[in-house]
Amino acid sequence: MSGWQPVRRTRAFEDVIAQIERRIADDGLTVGDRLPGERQLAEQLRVSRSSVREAMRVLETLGVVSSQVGRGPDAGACLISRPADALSDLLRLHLGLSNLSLAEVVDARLMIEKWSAAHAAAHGADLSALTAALERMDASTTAEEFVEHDTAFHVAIAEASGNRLTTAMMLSLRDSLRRYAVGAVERLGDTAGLMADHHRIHRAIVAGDAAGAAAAVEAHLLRAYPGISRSPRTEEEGPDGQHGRLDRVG
Amino acid sequence: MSGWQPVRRTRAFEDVIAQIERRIADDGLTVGDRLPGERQLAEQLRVSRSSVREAMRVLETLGVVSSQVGRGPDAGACLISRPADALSDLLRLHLGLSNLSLAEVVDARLMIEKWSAAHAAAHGADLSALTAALERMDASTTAEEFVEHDTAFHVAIAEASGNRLTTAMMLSLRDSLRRYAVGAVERLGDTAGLMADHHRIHRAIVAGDAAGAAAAVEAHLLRAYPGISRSPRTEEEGPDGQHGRLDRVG
DNA sequence: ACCATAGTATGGTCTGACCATATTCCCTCA
DNA sequence: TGAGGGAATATGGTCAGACCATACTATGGT
Repeated sequence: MSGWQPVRRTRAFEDVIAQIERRIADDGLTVGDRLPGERQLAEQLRVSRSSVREAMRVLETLGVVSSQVGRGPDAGACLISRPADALSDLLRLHLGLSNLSLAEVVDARLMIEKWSAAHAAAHGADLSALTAALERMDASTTAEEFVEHDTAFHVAIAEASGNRLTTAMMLSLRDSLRRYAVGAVERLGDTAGLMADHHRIHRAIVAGDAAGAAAAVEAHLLRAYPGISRSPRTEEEGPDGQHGRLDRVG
Repeated sequence: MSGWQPVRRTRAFEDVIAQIERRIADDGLTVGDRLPGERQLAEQLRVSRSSVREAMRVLETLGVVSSQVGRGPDAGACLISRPADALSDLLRLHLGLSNLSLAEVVDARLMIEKWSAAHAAAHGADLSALTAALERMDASTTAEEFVEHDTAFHVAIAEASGNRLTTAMMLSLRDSLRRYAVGAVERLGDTAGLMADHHRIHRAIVAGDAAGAAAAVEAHLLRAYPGISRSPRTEEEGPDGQHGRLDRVG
Protein backbone atom coordinates (compact mmCIF):
# COMPACT_ATOMS: atom_id res chain seq x y z
CA MET A 1 0.00 0.00 0.00
CA SER A 2 2.12 2.88 -1.18
CA GLY A 3 1.55 5.78 -3.50
CA TRP A 4 -0.82 7.71 -1.25
CA GLN A 5 -1.26 11.33 -1.98
CA PRO A 6 -0.88 13.58 1.06
CA VAL A 7 -4.63 13.68 1.56
CA ARG A 8 -4.73 17.17 3.10
CA ARG A 9 -8.22 16.89 4.46
CA THR A 10 -10.07 20.09 3.76
CA ARG A 11 -10.65 22.06 6.88
CA ALA A 12 -14.15 22.93 7.97
CA PHE A 13 -13.85 26.63 7.26
CA GLU A 14 -12.59 25.88 3.75
CA ASP A 15 -15.71 23.85 3.17
CA VAL A 16 -17.82 26.75 4.38
CA ILE A 17 -16.08 29.08 1.95
CA ALA A 18 -16.64 26.63 -0.89
CA GLN A 19 -20.33 26.34 -0.03
CA ILE A 20 -20.72 30.11 0.06
CA GLU A 21 -18.94 30.38 -3.29
CA ARG A 22 -21.27 27.76 -4.69
CA ARG A 23 -24.28 29.70 -3.48
CA ILE A 24 -22.94 32.85 -5.07
CA ALA A 25 -22.52 31.04 -8.36
CA ASP A 26 -25.75 29.02 -8.30
CA ASP A 27 -28.14 31.54 -6.78
CA GLY A 28 -26.58 34.43 -8.64
CA LEU A 29 -25.84 36.36 -5.47
CA THR A 30 -24.13 39.65 -6.03
CA VAL A 31 -22.97 42.76 -4.22
CA GLY A 32 -25.54 43.98 -1.74
CA ASP A 33 -27.13 40.60 -1.08
CA ARG A 34 -27.04 39.27 2.44
CA LEU A 35 -25.81 35.98 3.85
CA PRO A 36 -27.57 33.97 6.57
CA GLY A 37 -26.50 34.60 10.12
CA GLU A 38 -23.51 32.79 11.55
CA ARG A 39 -25.61 30.48 13.72
CA GLN A 40 -27.99 29.65 10.90
CA LEU A 41 -25.11 29.03 8.50
CA ALA A 42 -23.43 26.77 11.02
CA GLU A 43 -26.58 24.71 11.38
CA GLN A 44 -27.16 24.47 7.62
CA LEU A 45 -23.60 23.35 6.89
CA ARG A 46 -23.33 21.11 9.94
CA VAL A 47 -20.25 22.83 11.33
CA SER A 48 -19.61 24.84 14.44
CA ARG A 49 -20.06 28.55 14.56
CA SER A 50 -16.30 28.90 15.07
CA SER A 51 -15.66 27.40 11.67
CA VAL A 52 -18.22 29.69 10.08
CA ARG A 53 -16.55 32.65 11.75
CA GLU A 54 -13.11 31.64 10.45
CA ALA A 55 -14.60 31.44 6.97
CA MET A 56 -16.11 34.88 7.40
CA ARG A 57 -12.75 36.28 8.44
CA VAL A 58 -11.23 34.92 5.24
CA LEU A 59 -13.99 36.33 3.05
CA GLU A 60 -13.77 39.63 4.87
CA THR A 61 -10.01 39.70 4.31
CA LEU A 62 -10.53 39.12 0.61
CA GLY A 63 -12.95 42.03 0.50
CA VAL A 64 -16.11 40.15 -0.43
CA VAL A 65 -18.17 40.31 2.78
CA SER A 66 -18.76 42.88 5.47
CA SER A 67 -20.35 42.21 8.84
CA GLN A 68 -22.50 44.53 10.90
CA VAL A 69 -23.63 43.84 14.42
CA GLY A 70 -26.99 44.65 15.85
CA ARG A 71 -30.33 43.87 14.40
CA GLY A 72 -32.42 44.85 11.44
CA PRO A 73 -32.10 44.93 7.68
CA ASP A 74 -28.54 46.22 7.86
CA ALA A 75 -27.26 43.62 10.32
CA GLY A 76 -25.45 40.46 9.43
CA ALA A 77 -23.06 39.62 6.64
CA CYS A 78 -23.39 41.45 3.35
CA LEU A 79 -21.67 40.77 0.07
CA ILE A 80 -19.40 43.58 -1.03
CA SER A 81 -16.55 43.97 -3.50
CA ARG A 82 -13.59 45.89 -2.21
CA PRO A 83 -10.51 44.24 -3.71
CA ALA A 84 -8.36 47.30 -3.12
CA ASP A 85 -8.51 46.93 0.64
CA ALA A 86 -7.39 43.34 0.44
CA LEU A 87 -4.56 44.26 -1.90
CA SER A 88 -3.40 46.98 0.47
CA ASP A 89 -3.18 44.54 3.35
CA LEU A 90 -1.34 42.12 1.11
CA LEU A 91 1.26 44.66 0.07
CA ARG A 92 1.74 46.04 3.57
CA LEU A 93 2.42 42.63 5.07
CA HIS A 94 4.70 41.39 2.34
CA LEU A 95 6.64 44.65 2.40
CA GLY A 96 6.98 44.23 6.15
CA LEU A 97 8.34 40.74 5.63
CA SER A 98 10.99 42.26 3.36
CA ASN A 99 9.89 39.90 0.66
CA LEU A 100 8.97 42.77 -1.59
CA SER A 101 11.21 45.75 -2.13
CA LEU A 102 10.14 49.32 -2.52
CA ALA A 103 11.62 49.32 -6.02
CA GLU A 104 9.34 46.48 -7.04
CA VAL A 105 6.28 48.30 -5.77
CA VAL A 106 7.30 51.54 -7.44
CA ASP A 107 7.94 49.77 -10.72
CA ALA A 108 4.58 48.03 -10.55
CA ARG A 109 2.86 51.31 -9.89
CA LEU A 110 4.71 52.87 -12.78
CA MET A 111 3.50 50.10 -15.05
CA ILE A 112 -0.12 50.45 -13.98
CA GLU A 113 -0.29 54.22 -14.02
CA LYS A 114 1.26 54.41 -17.46
CA TRP A 115 -1.15 51.80 -18.73
CA SER A 116 -4.11 53.56 -17.12
CA ALA A 117 -3.19 56.92 -18.58
CA ALA A 118 -2.67 55.44 -22.02
CA HIS A 119 -6.02 53.69 -21.92
CA ALA A 120 -7.80 56.72 -20.54
CA ALA A 121 -6.42 58.64 -23.50
CA ALA A 122 -7.22 55.93 -26.02
CA HIS A 123 -10.85 55.31 -25.18
CA GLY A 124 -11.36 57.93 -22.55
CA ALA A 125 -14.85 57.97 -21.21
CA ASP A 126 -15.88 60.62 -18.73
CA LEU A 127 -12.96 62.93 -17.98
CA SER A 128 -14.87 65.47 -15.90
CA ALA A 129 -13.59 64.02 -12.62
CA LEU A 130 -10.07 64.32 -13.95
CA THR A 131 -10.50 67.96 -14.85
CA ALA A 132 -12.24 68.77 -11.59
CA ALA A 133 -9.44 67.24 -9.53
CA LEU A 134 -6.87 69.19 -11.48
CA GLU A 135 -8.67 72.47 -10.86
CA ARG A 136 -9.00 71.77 -7.17
CA MET A 137 -5.32 70.94 -7.05
CA ASP A 138 -4.53 74.28 -8.61
CA ALA A 139 -6.62 76.03 -6.01
CA SER A 140 -5.23 74.15 -3.03
CA THR A 141 -2.96 75.99 -0.62
CA THR A 142 -1.87 73.48 2.01
CA ALA A 143 0.14 70.33 1.46
CA GLU A 144 -2.67 68.17 2.86
CA GLU A 145 -5.13 69.67 0.44
CA PHE A 146 -2.74 69.11 -2.43
CA VAL A 147 -2.17 65.47 -1.58
CA GLU A 148 -5.90 64.88 -1.27
CA HIS A 149 -6.68 66.19 -4.72
CA ASP A 150 -3.56 64.62 -6.14
CA THR A 151 -4.96 61.27 -5.06
CA ALA A 152 -8.31 62.12 -6.63
CA PHE A 153 -6.52 62.99 -9.85
CA HIS A 154 -4.67 59.70 -10.11
CA VAL A 155 -7.75 57.73 -9.09
CA ALA A 156 -9.70 59.50 -11.80
CA ILE A 157 -7.11 58.42 -14.35
CA ALA A 158 -7.37 54.83 -13.21
CA GLU A 159 -11.14 54.86 -13.35
CA ALA A 160 -11.12 56.49 -16.76
CA SER A 161 -9.17 53.48 -18.00
CA GLY A 162 -12.35 51.50 -17.45
CA ASN A 163 -10.68 48.58 -15.70
CA ARG A 164 -11.72 47.96 -12.11
CA LEU A 165 -8.95 45.43 -11.53
CA THR A 166 -6.09 47.70 -12.49
CA THR A 167 -7.82 50.50 -10.62
CA ALA A 168 -7.84 48.40 -7.47
CA MET A 169 -4.19 47.53 -7.97
CA MET A 170 -3.33 51.16 -8.44
CA LEU A 171 -5.20 52.18 -5.31
CA SER A 172 -3.42 49.64 -3.17
CA LEU A 173 -0.01 50.40 -4.61
CA ARG A 174 -0.57 54.08 -3.98
CA ASP A 175 -1.71 53.28 -0.47
CA SER A 176 1.47 51.34 0.21
CA LEU A 177 3.62 54.21 -0.97
CA ARG A 178 1.66 56.99 0.72
CA ARG A 179 4.16 57.49 3.49
CA TYR A 180 6.93 57.90 0.97
CA ALA A 181 4.80 60.23 -1.16
CA VAL A 182 4.41 62.62 1.74
CA GLY A 183 8.15 62.63 2.23
CA ALA A 184 8.66 63.25 -1.45
CA VAL A 185 6.43 66.30 -1.44
CA GLU A 186 8.25 67.72 1.54
CA ARG A 187 11.59 66.98 -0.08
CA LEU A 188 10.69 68.79 -3.25
CA GLY A 189 9.68 71.85 -1.30
CA ASP A 190 7.15 73.23 -3.72
CA THR A 191 4.58 71.60 -5.91
CA ALA A 192 5.16 73.59 -9.09
CA GLY A 193 6.93 70.75 -10.84
CA LEU A 194 4.30 68.26 -9.83
CA MET A 195 1.55 70.57 -11.01
CA ALA A 196 3.24 70.99 -14.37
CA ASP A 197 3.40 67.20 -14.62
CA HIS A 198 -0.28 66.94 -13.88
CA HIS A 199 -1.24 69.45 -16.50
CA ARG A 200 0.95 67.65 -18.99
CA ILE A 201 -0.78 64.36 -18.21
CA HIS A 202 -4.20 65.95 -18.39
CA ARG A 203 -3.53 67.58 -21.75
CA ALA A 204 -2.26 64.34 -23.26
CA ILE A 205 -5.29 62.38 -22.05
CA VAL A 206 -7.92 64.83 -23.28
CA ALA A 207 -6.04 65.02 -26.56
CA GLY A 208 -6.25 61.26 -26.90
CA ASP A 209 -2.46 61.00 -27.02
CA ALA A 210 -1.84 57.63 -25.39
CA ALA A 211 1.92 57.58 -25.81
CA GLY A 212 2.24 61.12 -24.56
CA ALA A 213 0.08 60.40 -21.52
CA ALA A 214 2.16 57.35 -20.64
CA ALA A 215 5.37 59.30 -21.00
CA ALA A 216 4.08 62.18 -18.90
CA VAL A 217 3.03 59.79 -16.14
CA GLU A 218 6.43 58.15 -16.21
CA ALA A 219 8.19 61.49 -15.89
CA HIS A 220 5.88 62.44 -13.06
CA LEU A 221 6.45 59.31 -11.02
CA LEU A 222 10.19 59.36 -11.58
CA ARG A 223 10.17 62.87 -10.17
CA ALA A 224 8.17 61.73 -7.16
CA TYR A 225 10.30 58.65 -6.46
CA PRO A 226 13.75 59.62 -7.67
CA GLY A 227 16.24 56.82 -7.86
CA ILE A 228 13.91 54.09 -6.71
CA SER A 229 12.65 52.63 -9.94
CA ARG A 230 14.87 50.28 -11.87
CA SER A 231 13.35 51.19 -15.20
CA PRO A 232 14.05 54.77 -16.26
CA ARG A 233 13.46 53.90 -19.87
CA THR A 234 12.52 50.53 -21.23
CA GLU A 235 9.86 49.66 -23.70
CA GLU A 236 7.69 51.91 -25.91
CA GLU A 237 8.68 55.46 -26.85
CA GLY A 238 11.20 55.44 -29.66
CA PRO A 239 14.91 55.99 -29.16
CA ASP A 240 14.38 59.72 -28.90
CA GLY A 241 12.73 60.44 -25.57
CA GLN A 242 11.40 63.84 -26.41
CA HIS A 243 8.04 63.73 -24.78
CA GLY A 244 8.28 67.31 -23.69
CA ARG A 245 7.01 68.41 -27.04
CA LEU A 246 3.74 66.70 -26.31
CA ASP A 247 2.98 69.42 -23.81
CA ARG A 248 1.49 71.58 -26.46
CA VAL A 249 -1.03 69.00 -27.46
CA GLY A 250 -4.58 69.83 -26.45
CA MET B 1 -22.00 65.60 24.50
CA SER B 2 -22.09 65.43 20.72
CA GLY B 3 -19.46 65.09 18.01
CA TRP B 4 -18.58 61.50 18.81
CA GLN B 5 -16.84 59.60 16.09
CA PRO B 6 -18.27 56.15 15.44
CA VAL B 7 -15.64 54.54 17.64
CA ARG B 8 -15.50 51.20 15.83
CA ARG B 9 -13.70 49.38 18.60
CA THR B 10 -10.95 47.23 17.09
CA ARG B 11 -11.81 43.60 17.25
CA ALA B 12 -9.62 41.20 19.19
CA PHE B 13 -8.28 39.39 16.13
CA GLU B 14 -7.32 42.72 14.55
CA ASP B 15 -5.29 43.48 17.62
CA VAL B 16 -3.58 40.12 17.32
CA ILE B 17 -2.68 40.84 13.71
CA ALA B 18 -1.31 44.24 14.66
CA GLN B 19 0.82 42.70 17.42
CA ILE B 20 2.20 40.09 15.06
CA GLU B 21 2.99 42.76 12.51
CA ARG B 22 4.75 44.76 15.20
CA ARG B 23 6.84 41.74 16.12
CA ILE B 24 7.74 41.20 12.49
CA ALA B 25 8.89 44.80 12.22
CA ASP B 26 10.62 45.07 15.61
CA ASP B 27 12.21 41.66 15.87
CA GLY B 28 13.07 41.56 12.20
CA LEU B 29 11.21 38.34 11.62
CA THR B 30 11.28 37.08 8.08
CA VAL B 31 10.28 34.18 5.91
CA GLY B 32 11.01 30.86 7.58
CA ASP B 33 10.79 32.12 11.15
CA ARG B 34 8.19 30.57 13.39
CA LEU B 35 5.43 32.08 15.49
CA PRO B 36 4.47 30.94 18.99
CA GLY B 37 1.73 28.37 19.28
CA GLU B 38 -1.89 29.46 19.30
CA ARG B 39 -2.35 28.79 23.01
CA GLN B 40 0.85 30.58 23.92
CA LEU B 41 -0.01 33.54 21.72
CA ALA B 42 -3.48 33.74 23.26
CA GLU B 43 -1.99 33.85 26.73
CA GLN B 44 0.61 36.46 25.82
CA LEU B 45 -1.90 38.78 24.17
CA ARG B 46 -4.64 38.16 26.74
CA VAL B 47 -7.21 37.03 24.21
CA SER B 48 -8.96 33.77 23.60
CA ARG B 49 -7.55 31.14 21.34
CA SER B 50 -10.51 31.69 19.00
CA SER B 51 -9.40 35.25 18.36
CA VAL B 52 -5.84 34.09 17.71
CA ARG B 53 -7.17 31.56 15.27
CA GLU B 54 -9.22 34.14 13.41
CA ALA B 55 -6.09 36.25 13.10
CA MET B 56 -4.18 33.26 11.78
CA ARG B 57 -6.87 32.66 9.16
CA VAL B 58 -6.48 36.24 7.96
CA LEU B 59 -2.70 36.01 7.80
CA GLU B 60 -2.95 32.67 6.07
CA THR B 61 -5.38 34.15 3.54
CA LEU B 62 -2.92 36.94 2.82
CA GLY B 63 -0.19 34.38 2.22
CA VAL B 64 2.12 35.30 5.07
CA VAL B 65 1.75 32.34 7.42
CA SER B 66 1.35 28.63 7.03
CA SER B 67 0.26 26.23 9.76
CA GLN B 68 1.28 22.63 10.19
CA VAL B 69 -0.23 20.27 12.71
CA GLY B 70 1.63 17.70 14.72
CA ARG B 71 4.77 18.22 16.66
CA GLY B 72 8.39 18.93 16.05
CA PRO B 73 10.48 21.59 14.34
CA ASP B 74 8.07 21.81 11.40
CA ALA B 75 4.91 22.16 13.45
CA GLY B 76 3.15 25.38 14.26
CA ALA B 77 2.82 28.62 12.35
CA CYS B 78 5.61 29.60 10.02
CA LEU B 79 6.12 32.87 8.18
CA ILE B 80 5.96 32.48 4.41
CA SER B 81 5.48 34.79 1.47
CA ARG B 82 3.08 33.55 -1.14
CA PRO B 83 1.24 36.58 -2.45
CA ALA B 84 0.21 34.81 -5.64
CA ASP B 85 -2.06 32.40 -3.79
CA ALA B 86 -3.84 35.24 -2.08
CA LEU B 87 -4.25 37.09 -5.34
CA SER B 88 -5.71 34.01 -6.98
CA ASP B 89 -8.36 33.69 -4.28
CA LEU B 90 -9.08 37.38 -4.61
CA LEU B 91 -9.60 37.20 -8.36
CA ARG B 92 -11.67 34.04 -8.22
CA LEU B 93 -14.11 35.43 -5.69
CA HIS B 94 -14.50 38.83 -7.28
CA LEU B 95 -14.97 37.23 -10.67
CA GLY B 96 -17.63 35.02 -9.12
CA LEU B 97 -19.37 38.08 -7.75
CA SER B 98 -19.49 39.44 -11.27
CA ASN B 99 -17.74 42.53 -10.04
CA LEU B 100 -14.84 41.89 -12.36
CA SER B 101 -15.29 40.96 -15.97
CA LEU B 102 -13.20 38.54 -17.95
CA ALA B 103 -12.18 41.40 -20.22
CA GLU B 104 -10.72 43.30 -17.30
CA VAL B 105 -8.69 40.30 -16.20
CA VAL B 106 -7.46 39.61 -19.71
CA ASP B 107 -6.49 43.24 -20.18
CA ALA B 108 -4.61 43.28 -16.89
CA ARG B 109 -2.78 40.14 -17.86
CA LEU B 110 -1.93 41.63 -21.20
CA MET B 111 -0.51 44.67 -19.47
CA ILE B 112 1.63 42.64 -17.10
CA GLU B 113 2.90 40.13 -19.62
CA LYS B 114 3.88 42.84 -22.05
CA TRP B 115 5.66 44.71 -19.29
CA SER B 116 7.42 41.57 -18.09
CA ALA B 117 8.61 40.63 -21.55
CA ALA B 118 9.86 44.13 -22.21
CA HIS B 119 11.76 44.23 -18.94
CA ALA B 120 13.15 40.76 -19.42
CA ALA B 121 14.48 41.93 -22.76
CA ALA B 122 15.78 45.22 -21.42
CA HIS B 123 17.78 43.99 -18.45
CA GLY B 124 17.36 40.29 -18.92
CA ALA B 125 19.14 38.30 -16.31
CA ASP B 126 19.18 34.54 -16.51
CA LEU B 127 17.28 33.38 -19.57
CA SER B 128 18.22 29.70 -19.33
CA ALA B 129 14.87 28.77 -17.80
CA LEU B 130 13.14 30.53 -20.66
CA THR B 131 15.10 28.63 -23.27
CA ALA B 132 14.66 25.33 -21.48
CA ALA B 133 10.90 25.72 -21.29
CA LEU B 134 10.76 26.56 -24.96
CA GLU B 135 12.71 23.44 -25.89
CA ARG B 136 10.53 21.24 -23.73
CA MET B 137 7.47 22.78 -25.34
CA ASP B 138 8.83 21.90 -28.75
CA ALA B 139 9.36 18.33 -27.66
CA SER B 140 5.97 17.91 -26.01
CA THR B 141 3.42 15.70 -27.70
CA THR B 142 0.29 15.85 -25.56
CA ALA B 143 -1.84 18.89 -24.80
CA GLU B 144 -1.24 18.51 -21.07
CA GLU B 145 2.49 18.51 -21.58
CA PHE B 146 2.25 21.55 -23.79
CA VAL B 147 0.20 23.52 -21.27
CA GLU B 148 2.60 22.60 -18.50
CA HIS B 149 5.65 23.91 -20.30
CA ASP B 150 3.70 26.84 -21.67
CA THR B 151 3.08 27.88 -18.08
CA ALA B 152 6.75 27.44 -17.27
CA PHE B 153 7.64 29.61 -20.25
CA HIS B 154 5.44 32.50 -19.17
CA VAL B 155 6.51 32.19 -15.56
CA ALA B 156 10.13 32.33 -16.69
CA ILE B 157 9.42 35.56 -18.52
CA ALA B 158 7.83 37.06 -15.44
CA GLU B 159 10.72 36.01 -13.24
CA ALA B 160 13.24 37.32 -15.72
CA SER B 161 11.66 40.74 -15.31
CA GLY B 162 13.09 40.70 -11.81
CA ASN B 163 9.92 41.90 -10.09
CA ARG B 164 8.32 39.55 -7.61
CA LEU B 165 5.17 41.62 -7.30
CA THR B 166 4.33 41.66 -10.98
CA THR B 167 5.31 38.01 -11.14
CA ALA B 168 2.79 37.21 -8.42
CA MET B 169 0.14 39.22 -10.22
CA MET B 170 0.87 37.39 -13.44
CA LEU B 171 0.68 34.01 -11.78
CA SER B 172 -2.69 34.76 -10.24
CA LEU B 173 -4.11 36.25 -13.41
CA ARG B 174 -2.98 33.23 -15.35
CA ASP B 175 -4.49 30.98 -12.73
CA SER B 176 -7.84 32.74 -13.03
CA LEU B 177 -7.84 32.30 -16.79
CA ARG B 178 -6.60 28.73 -16.85
CA ARG B 179 -9.97 27.21 -17.60
CA TYR B 180 -10.35 29.50 -20.58
CA ALA B 181 -6.82 28.79 -21.73
CA VAL B 182 -7.56 25.10 -21.98
CA GLY B 183 -10.59 25.84 -24.06
CA ALA B 184 -8.57 28.14 -26.27
CA VAL B 185 -5.99 25.44 -27.00
CA GLU B 186 -8.73 22.98 -27.90
CA ARG B 187 -10.45 25.56 -30.06
CA LEU B 188 -7.31 26.29 -32.02
CA GLY B 189 -6.82 22.62 -32.72
CA ASP B 190 -3.07 22.62 -33.11
CA THR B 191 -0.33 24.47 -31.32
CA ALA B 192 1.72 25.53 -34.31
CA GLY B 193 0.61 29.15 -34.11
CA LEU B 194 1.21 29.31 -30.40
CA MET B 195 4.66 27.79 -30.81
CA ALA B 196 5.53 30.35 -33.46
CA ASP B 197 4.44 33.07 -31.04
CA HIS B 198 6.64 31.63 -28.35
CA HIS B 199 9.67 31.50 -30.56
CA ARG B 200 9.01 35.07 -31.61
CA ILE B 201 8.83 36.18 -27.99
CA HIS B 202 11.96 34.24 -27.11
CA ARG B 203 13.97 35.69 -29.97
CA ALA B 204 12.97 39.24 -29.10
CA ILE B 205 13.90 38.81 -25.45
CA VAL B 206 17.30 37.26 -26.04
CA ALA B 207 17.97 39.98 -28.62
CA GLY B 208 17.19 42.63 -26.05
CA ASP B 209 14.39 43.98 -28.20
CA ALA B 210 11.95 45.26 -25.59
CA ALA B 211 9.39 46.69 -27.99
CA GLY B 212 9.46 43.59 -30.12
CA ALA B 213 9.01 41.35 -27.10
CA ALA B 214 6.02 43.36 -25.91
CA ALA B 215 4.45 43.27 -29.34
CA ALA B 216 5.00 39.54 -29.69
CA VAL B 217 3.40 38.90 -26.32
CA GLU B 218 0.43 41.03 -27.26
CA ALA B 219 -0.06 39.13 -30.49
CA HIS B 220 0.24 35.86 -28.63
CA LEU B 221 -2.36 36.69 -26.01
CA LEU B 222 -4.77 38.15 -28.52
CA ARG B 223 -4.54 34.86 -30.37
CA ALA B 224 -5.23 32.94 -27.16
CA TYR B 225 -8.14 35.13 -26.05
CA PRO B 226 -9.69 36.35 -29.27
CA GLY B 227 -12.24 39.07 -28.93
CA ILE B 228 -12.02 39.38 -25.17
CA SER B 229 -9.59 42.22 -24.69
CA ARG B 230 -10.81 45.75 -25.17
CA SER B 231 -7.40 47.00 -26.22
CA PRO B 232 -6.21 45.53 -29.50
CA ARG B 233 -3.90 48.47 -30.05
CA THR B 234 -3.31 51.32 -27.68
CA GLU B 235 -0.06 52.81 -26.55
CA GLU B 236 3.51 52.14 -27.75
CA GLU B 237 4.31 50.69 -31.18
CA GLY B 238 4.14 53.36 -33.84
CA PRO B 239 1.24 53.76 -36.23
CA ASP B 240 2.54 50.96 -38.39
CA GLY B 241 1.99 47.72 -36.48
CA GLN B 242 4.45 45.62 -38.38
CA HIS B 243 5.97 43.59 -35.64
CA GLY B 244 6.19 40.54 -37.78
CA ARG B 245 9.46 41.74 -39.15
CA LEU B 246 10.99 41.47 -35.73
CA ASP B 247 10.92 37.71 -36.14
CA ARG B 248 14.26 37.74 -37.77
CA VAL B 249 15.90 39.38 -34.79
CA GLY B 250 18.11 37.01 -32.79
C1' DA C 1 21.15 -1.60 17.30
C1' DC C 2 16.48 -1.80 16.35
C1' DC C 3 11.64 -1.41 16.69
C1' DA C 4 7.27 -0.87 19.07
C1' DT C 5 4.84 1.83 22.28
C1' DA C 6 3.51 5.56 25.37
C1' DG C 7 3.90 10.44 25.98
C1' DT C 8 3.17 15.02 24.43
C1' DA C 9 2.64 19.32 21.87
C1' DT C 10 0.48 21.04 17.88
C1' DG C 11 -3.46 22.70 15.12
C1' DG C 12 -8.62 21.55 14.11
C1' DT C 13 -13.21 21.31 15.87
C1' DC C 14 -17.07 21.66 18.74
C1' DT C 15 -20.15 23.23 22.55
C1' DG C 16 -22.24 26.47 25.26
C1' DA C 17 -22.16 30.46 27.45
C1' DC C 18 -22.01 35.57 27.95
C1' DC C 19 -21.45 40.44 26.20
C1' DA C 20 -22.34 44.72 23.34
C1' DT C 21 -25.06 46.58 20.00
C1' DA C 22 -29.01 47.88 17.39
C1' DT C 23 -33.51 47.21 15.82
C1' DT C 24 -38.38 46.08 16.76
C1' DC C 25 -42.31 45.76 19.58
C1' DC C 26 -45.40 47.17 22.87
C1' DC C 27 -46.95 49.31 26.87
C1' DT C 28 -47.46 53.43 29.42
C1' DC C 29 -48.47 58.06 29.87
C1' DA C 30 -49.55 62.70 28.34
C1' DT D 1 -54.31 59.68 19.53
C1' DG D 2 -49.75 60.42 19.76
C1' DA D 3 -45.19 60.15 21.73
C1' DG D 4 -41.84 58.34 24.78
C1' DG D 5 -39.51 54.74 26.86
C1' DG D 6 -38.33 50.45 28.18
C1' DA D 7 -38.43 45.12 27.17
C1' DA D 8 -37.67 41.58 23.92
C1' DT D 9 -34.79 39.90 20.46
C1' DA D 10 -31.43 38.96 16.85
C1' DT D 11 -26.98 39.97 15.41
C1' DG D 12 -21.85 39.60 15.61
C1' DG D 13 -17.83 39.50 19.18
C1' DT D 14 -15.56 37.01 22.80
C1' DC D 15 -14.41 33.61 25.89
C1' DA D 16 -13.48 29.09 28.38
C1' DG D 17 -12.96 24.43 28.16
C1' DA D 18 -13.14 20.19 26.19
C1' DC D 19 -12.00 16.61 22.74
C1' DC D 20 -9.87 14.84 18.35
C1' DA D 21 -6.23 13.77 14.76
C1' DT D 22 -1.70 14.27 13.82
C1' DA D 23 3.20 13.82 14.13
C1' DC D 24 7.29 14.10 16.54
C1' DT D 25 9.98 12.32 20.83
C1' DA D 26 11.31 9.68 24.39
C1' DT D 27 11.29 5.25 26.49
C1' DG D 28 11.85 0.68 27.08
C1' DG D 29 12.02 -3.96 25.61
C1' DT D 30 13.98 -7.20 22.28
